[in-house]
Amino acid sequence: MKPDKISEAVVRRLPVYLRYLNELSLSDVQTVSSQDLGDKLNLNPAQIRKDLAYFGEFGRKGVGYNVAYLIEKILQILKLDQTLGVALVGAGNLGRALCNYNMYTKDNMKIVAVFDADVNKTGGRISHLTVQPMDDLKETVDRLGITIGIITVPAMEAQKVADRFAAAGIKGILNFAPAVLKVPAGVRIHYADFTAELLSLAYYMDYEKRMEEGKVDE
Amino acid sequence: MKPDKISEAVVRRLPVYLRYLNELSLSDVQTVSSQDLGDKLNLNPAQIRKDLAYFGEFGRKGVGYNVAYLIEKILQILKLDQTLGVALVGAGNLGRALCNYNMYTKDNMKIVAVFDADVNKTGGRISHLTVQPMDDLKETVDRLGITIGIITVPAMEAQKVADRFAAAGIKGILNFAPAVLKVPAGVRIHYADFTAELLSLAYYMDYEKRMEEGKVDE
DNA sequence: TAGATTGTTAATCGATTAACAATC
DNA sequence: TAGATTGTTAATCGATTAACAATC
Repeated sequence: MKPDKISEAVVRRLPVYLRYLNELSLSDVQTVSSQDLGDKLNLNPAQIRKDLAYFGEFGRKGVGYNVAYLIEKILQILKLDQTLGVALVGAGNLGRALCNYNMYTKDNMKIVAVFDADVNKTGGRISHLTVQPMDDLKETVDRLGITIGIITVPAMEAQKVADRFAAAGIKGILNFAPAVLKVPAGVRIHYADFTAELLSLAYYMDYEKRMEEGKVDE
Repeated sequence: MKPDKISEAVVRRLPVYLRYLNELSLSDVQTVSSQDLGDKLNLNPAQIRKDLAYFGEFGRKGVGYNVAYLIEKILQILKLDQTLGVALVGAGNLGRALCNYNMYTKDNMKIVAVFDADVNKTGGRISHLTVQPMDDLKETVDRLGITIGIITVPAMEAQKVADRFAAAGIKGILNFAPAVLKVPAGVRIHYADFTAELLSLAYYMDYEKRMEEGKVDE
């Protein structure tokens, strides 16, 4: 295998593989099998092999995958062999938390600029960054070569920020606001929709009881 | 339709419907069609009708769905017609942000207890809550009838917290830590894995360029 | 060599979408 | 009545899993 369009599900699993591989690497584990990975990540080993095989032949039959080599390859696939700069808009509690979070991880993505529409917040410091006014967005994005934006403003403001991002040439957006957004073609949007995750969890509470009721219905 | 097991994908969309319906309700919109919903939420109208039809016949042919009635029904389905108490473990930046976030929304879920293993944090206040030591977890969960837990500790500690939650009788977990966790049968775990969402976004940067390269390969 | 494990094809499973009769 | 829109079946599409030859 090699060409074909890669499905989103596959791409979304790659960072999960990467994360565990990095752990293994820190423990000086040299080699890992799809079985090991599957056990640890609650995934089917065949799925893991298939995911990786979309991008090349990274393993050795009878042996498994070399941890360091696989890390390198996944970083290449994700275009994370270079550090990517990220802009964040919304210097509220969540935005601040993400900026600080950011500083402790030495990941290949880094928040390098923070913006807020509120003049009471601009000029303030978050971690080692200064909160900039929205009017500086495009100039800063251009200057720093930023391609990814994070939205941590209230739902009401989120679409406006997405529009500003798109206008500034941002190509990928991670939206934390609880709202579905429209973006132009060529811009990709992912959702970190934890309120939806939380509310949907409620459905499964008292699952056994619900099943009993279900039986009564039939 | 009515029985059948409901797929996770369907359940995860219900809060998204709910959120937009609440917006419509605030704007005094009485009725909405699956077409309207689909346009707004970037979903196929047939999918929305099918999702809702799993749970009953909520619409009127030729008319659409009554907004207030549909809200009521979805709240019932999600068991959110009563307020659910949530426990949060990890009083760091992210945990604090979620607690504060919490206070402004009048959702049917509420963080009612915060815990941390760090004695320097216990006793401190977050919003109107006092950070409790982990040893109080089970007692508080029992006393307040908490069924859902949020994990906002570092990845290294996350499995331990999940174990504590399960032992305390928590039935649903939302994990923000970048790690895959094991939970016993009967406990449901959802992931708010924004680092994975962010890293996977990188794959799509320079998509056009990548496609060109793909063409050269063939 | 025997045992382990990949890469890959084929089979299965599940989810999305199209289409349309029913009906408001 | 004519137009709109649901609920639902059938068709399509896509993703996961099983199975196994190849081979380290």
